[in-house]
Amino acid sequence: MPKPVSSYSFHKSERLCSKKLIEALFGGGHKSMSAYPLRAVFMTVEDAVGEDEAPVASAAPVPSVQVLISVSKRHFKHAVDRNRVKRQLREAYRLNKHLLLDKIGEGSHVVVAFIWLSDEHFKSSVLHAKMRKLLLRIGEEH
RNA sequence: GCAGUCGUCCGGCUUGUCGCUGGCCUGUUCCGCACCUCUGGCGGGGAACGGGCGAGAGGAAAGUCCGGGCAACACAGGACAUCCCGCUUCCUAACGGGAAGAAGGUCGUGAGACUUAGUCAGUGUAGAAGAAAACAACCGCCCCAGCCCUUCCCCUUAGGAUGGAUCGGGGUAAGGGUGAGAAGGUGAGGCAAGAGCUCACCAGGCGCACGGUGACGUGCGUGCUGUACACUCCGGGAGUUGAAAGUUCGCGUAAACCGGCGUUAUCAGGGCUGUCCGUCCGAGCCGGAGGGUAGAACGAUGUGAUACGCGUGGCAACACGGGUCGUGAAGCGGAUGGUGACAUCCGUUCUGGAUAAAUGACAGGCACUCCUUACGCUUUGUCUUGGGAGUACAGAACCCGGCUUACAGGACGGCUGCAGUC
RNA sequence: UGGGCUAUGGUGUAAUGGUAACACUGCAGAUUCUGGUCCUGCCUUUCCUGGUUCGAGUCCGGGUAGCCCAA
Repeated sequence: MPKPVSSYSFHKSERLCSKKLIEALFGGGHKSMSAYPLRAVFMTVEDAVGEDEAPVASAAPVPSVQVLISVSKRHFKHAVDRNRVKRQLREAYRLNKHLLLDKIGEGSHVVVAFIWLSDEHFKSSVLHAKMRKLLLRIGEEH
């Protein structure tokens, strides 16, 4: 089911949109770690293939990692600045996600939320390094 | 040339690699359906993963300050309340918007900028200061009468004259240190003392005539005249909510439990905001505790770019309108009303736009602005080459018209001031 | 995104358009042998900026910051 590692695409299905999953992630049972200016909150979910997924299993395979990116209005007042940071983070994840995908086994997937902590902008090269560090650690601990 | 002012417009371009959103075309695999037929063929549909093509933020997308479209509130209406607007004319679907204009004030040498307002009929209020905030009273001034005193006339009394004190009656919008404001201001006459009481000039109001569509202006007449605010009055206008509106599909408890009101009625409750009336709906409604769901679609985004000349507006930059040719591209095209969002109808077709929220990330080049130790010179420059730094304000969330606020840099035209040359 | 509200000493709150008030805290002084209590005094550009007004914390524009509500 996992796609080839060489793909750098980032589809809608890889984004975390389900309200239930988001509430479960922040409600409890999560682990977190931070590499300033980032903080990652993540959780492993067992795939419920057995019961209700069976009739439509062929329709929508769930990717092994789903990601949420959050930049609070408290850190950047203007929408332009928030969009800038989100785009940087999205690119950082997109180009480095294979580091995590290689570590995920069959039958479960990982839900991650990246939360921005700083009040200032960073260079993209710095963010790429931090993202790589976080993804490797998540791969070890999930 | 420098500085300024008003108006209008623009607000980066490009290459490479990797991506995002949705559209069209297409390939592979899988799914289920219909038909012909029977290990298959074929048609349209769905899902996953690919390929190709072209598209994808603003002048303010922002603030949410006005106005409109759109949607819901079953549906007529009336009275009162409440709220908004307020120089004139025009533009406009509408507006607290715009254009032109009139009167006053402030700032600027100037071009210009900013700003004010219906009423003057009525009612109320005006801290502190001040005699008093317009009713009156007080100090002061003046007149009249009484009584007392002084001096003079007189032989004396009485009486008369002059001056003073006091009490009583009256006249006093001049004067009384204040104050934003003191009976419109200044001057003269007049008076017992004073006063638009009278006169001249000035400011304003009212009436008439003339000019102007009008705000107003000019002339004549008229003694009509304190300031500010609120209420009142006059004219015009406003139903409320706000796309998380609303419509549809799906999932799920539950025709469950407790309390109150009501059940064909002078009737609980509800309905276009507040109150009242009227009218309509009406068999359920309100509260409590506990529980279920919290997904999807529609609403919702299409109406071209460029070039050319034409018309209208403008001094112009430019804007708007409909038209034509060529090129690229192709789902919209036409009619009526509207600037437009939109509404109605016809034909043809299914269309760009997300929803934890796309329109990008990284690297290079160009352009522009600023800085500069360096380089070059028939030219010594606001020059050339090189190096460095910077490139604003800011991101659609139903749509449209305005306003306000933010903004690196640039373009065009009108006008003003200063300096210089002829 | 769409609605709505607030801003006053360090903190919590008052204030008809007319001298910005009260309580607590802090600091200084006085009292005491010393400390506390008590007493006296001090600490404010009423968020910023224009306007209306003789006069604005209050009324009216425009900004800034913070908060609340609506699946």
